[in-house]
Amino acid sequence: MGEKSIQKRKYILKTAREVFMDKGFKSVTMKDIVEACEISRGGLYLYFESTEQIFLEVLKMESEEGDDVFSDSISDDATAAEILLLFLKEQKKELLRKKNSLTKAVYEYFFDNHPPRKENVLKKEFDAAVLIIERLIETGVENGEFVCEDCAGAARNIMYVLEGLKISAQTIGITSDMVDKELLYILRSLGVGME
Amino acid sequence: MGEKSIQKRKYILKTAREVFMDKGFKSVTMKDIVEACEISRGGLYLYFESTEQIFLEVLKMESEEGDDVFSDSISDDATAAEILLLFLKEQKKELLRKKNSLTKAVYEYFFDNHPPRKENVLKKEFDAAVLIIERLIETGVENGEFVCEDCAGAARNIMYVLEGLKISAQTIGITSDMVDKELLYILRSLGVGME
Amino acid sequence: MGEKSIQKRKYILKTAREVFMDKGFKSVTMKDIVEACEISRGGLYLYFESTEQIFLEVLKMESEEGDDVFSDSISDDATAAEILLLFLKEQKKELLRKKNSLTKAVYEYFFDNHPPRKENVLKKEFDAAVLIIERLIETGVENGEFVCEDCAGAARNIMYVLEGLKISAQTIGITSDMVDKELLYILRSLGVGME
Amino acid sequence: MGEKSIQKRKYILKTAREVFMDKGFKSVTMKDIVEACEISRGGLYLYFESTEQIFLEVLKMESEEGDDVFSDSISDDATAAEILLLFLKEQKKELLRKKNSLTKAVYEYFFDNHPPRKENVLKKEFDAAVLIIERLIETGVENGEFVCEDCAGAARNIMYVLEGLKISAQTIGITSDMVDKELLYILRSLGVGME
DNA sequence: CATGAATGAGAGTTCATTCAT
DNA sequence: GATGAATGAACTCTCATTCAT
Repeated sequence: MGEKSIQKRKYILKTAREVFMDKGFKSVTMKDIVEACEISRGGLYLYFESTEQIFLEVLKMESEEGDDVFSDSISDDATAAEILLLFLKEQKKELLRKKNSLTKAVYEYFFDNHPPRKENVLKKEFDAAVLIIERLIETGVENGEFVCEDCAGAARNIMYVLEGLKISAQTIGITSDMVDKELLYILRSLGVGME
Repeated sequence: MGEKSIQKRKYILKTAREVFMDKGFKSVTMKDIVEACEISRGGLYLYFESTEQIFLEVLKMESEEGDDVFSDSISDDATAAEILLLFLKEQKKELLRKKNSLTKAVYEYFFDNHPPRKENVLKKEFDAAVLIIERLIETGVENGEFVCEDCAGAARNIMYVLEGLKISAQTIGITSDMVDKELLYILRSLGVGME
Repeated sequence: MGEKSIQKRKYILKTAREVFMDKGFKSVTMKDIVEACEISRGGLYLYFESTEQIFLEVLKMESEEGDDVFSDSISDDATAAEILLLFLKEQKKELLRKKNSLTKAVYEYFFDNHPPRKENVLKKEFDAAVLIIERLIETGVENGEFVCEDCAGAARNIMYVLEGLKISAQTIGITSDMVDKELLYILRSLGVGME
Repeated sequence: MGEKSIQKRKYILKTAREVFMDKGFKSVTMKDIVEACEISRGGLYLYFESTEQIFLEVLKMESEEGDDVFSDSISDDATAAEILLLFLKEQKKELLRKKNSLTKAVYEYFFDNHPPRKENVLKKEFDAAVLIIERLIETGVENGEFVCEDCAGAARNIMYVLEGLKISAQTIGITSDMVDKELLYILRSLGVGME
């Protein structure tokens, strides 16, 4: 497969991504993707053989282009609290974004496909995030920014709350204010005043 | 509709419930339900006209038969902490229950169907639960069982963590120990020692 | 499946039979049969799930309705030579019948599907025919109608020649005269004069 | 067409031959051949325009490279019986060869394509073989090796039996012993003792 | 009420064939 | 000459939905 094909692959993945964002995972058919891409029925099969394969590659692409919140645009002398705040704000933006998110599709996919723990991308990302937050809190505690007896516990708590907010956003609906309240609650728990 | 028909409706709903627990919402077809119920194709249409209608009625039935944790089997002189613990244990049992739960189906359904806030069953249940927990914590604070500055915030935090655990159970997988850790973290936040 | 369905099954099998006679086995699609039967696409699948299944049932029907040459229309006092002649004439009629024969389809099917010996319908029929002819020749020998040192060998020889004629009819083409010549040769080998 | 192209044509035909031996005629697609040859889709069309054309050229190549049993490796002073035996052995080898034979493909092709008699390759070969065997038998009779009243009939009988054995080998299955029995029967009919 | 046969729309998939490079 | 991406026709199969009985 030449240079040209690689471009087309990417084009298909990007277009399919839109479709998944719009319709989730289960409802998406090869036909949907064919039509969104404006290519021929058989054409799609030259590149991919199922919506599942396409979806997994979309996810891979997603994580490769990685929106690494923690490394992007953070000044070197930022405090732990500042970094955590930035992270939470990023998460808020993401979870309020109704249309521009793969969240629904990801959940739908993983509802029916439980890869063995070790290979579960979602789990890996979750664990990685917990670890990072834990380190961050520890740093904050050392600097006197945070108060916290169980940093690992606090980190996990934060992640589960975020998961809860994410799923709530997709099901019962959620507003900016509601998210703010939760995030403030979390920060206060860490002893951060809201002055 | 005679008595007989009402019985049959219930029978169909109960049987369909099993199907939804097994396959979620989106993948369930009228055919699946017809086969599970061992009735005729046309027969099902006499009672229901779509999987959506069936699913919504299953949910209604569910909440009517309401497993009201807070009222069932609680001695009148139970302490707030005891009641909260009971509730959390109940939630744990539910979210570890792989096969016997409508969780997946509910999420799948609400991903695509955002009824206006006021009518969203999920939201109502969520809010109701928050309220009850809030009261419970307040009572606990008055009794000196809990320490808590923002009871409403704590209640919401608990519910979001539970949501986070629920969705995690369905996607990345979760063990009994992992749930325990989170619940303990919550209780400690309320100043409950684990003696 | 009620009485009605059984009729329809038969109707489909009969119609499909025509299709197989016309196109052999491999080229026949479910669509061909659907169109020949003038039923709906899905309708056919209510009764059969593949052309293979249909074909095998056509064959079964065929052998059940058995054109039992040896039992039909044979007077009780017929001589062995008469019966053999009748049989050969029947075979001749069959193998000259260009359009009205499943021969091609049968060969095509068995080219790709070698069931274990024991279950091979073709083999069973072949062996049965050999046996019957063998008996017939033995009787003829006893009656002084035939001369033959190796009745079993002669019987097999006859069947293989018939097979050879059948396949030749379908490939290189064959005329009535050509068949006659072979049959006469066989009869002469058995010492039957052609007066 | 240059030298190079001629080589490539031959290469394609040889490779396609393998494919036909493996899958018969009808099931073989241009794609199959393209893949077996490891050339490009378009490339194949530069040389051939259909599987039919390819198949016919394979057959032509086959008969040109002619496995002339009667001329190969026969000492000049071989008796008629020896030559006939050699021929029959050759045929036996061929028809027991499951995988390395075009038999199935040839039959499949000629089932659907009855070229006018005069051009039918199969027929020509059949008739030629009959003639040669007839001559052989005549020679044998003159030499006192064979006893036979109708040499032409005997020759045709042999060829039809061989056809019968060939098709049986492809459909109901046949063993070395079974072939031997038939060949012996034929030879005995010619008055050849098996000493 | 209940049945289940029948229909037809629609999704999946494979290939023959073409054509720009 | 040679390539292989692209197209579109043709098939397979599954269901939601209807309707005569």
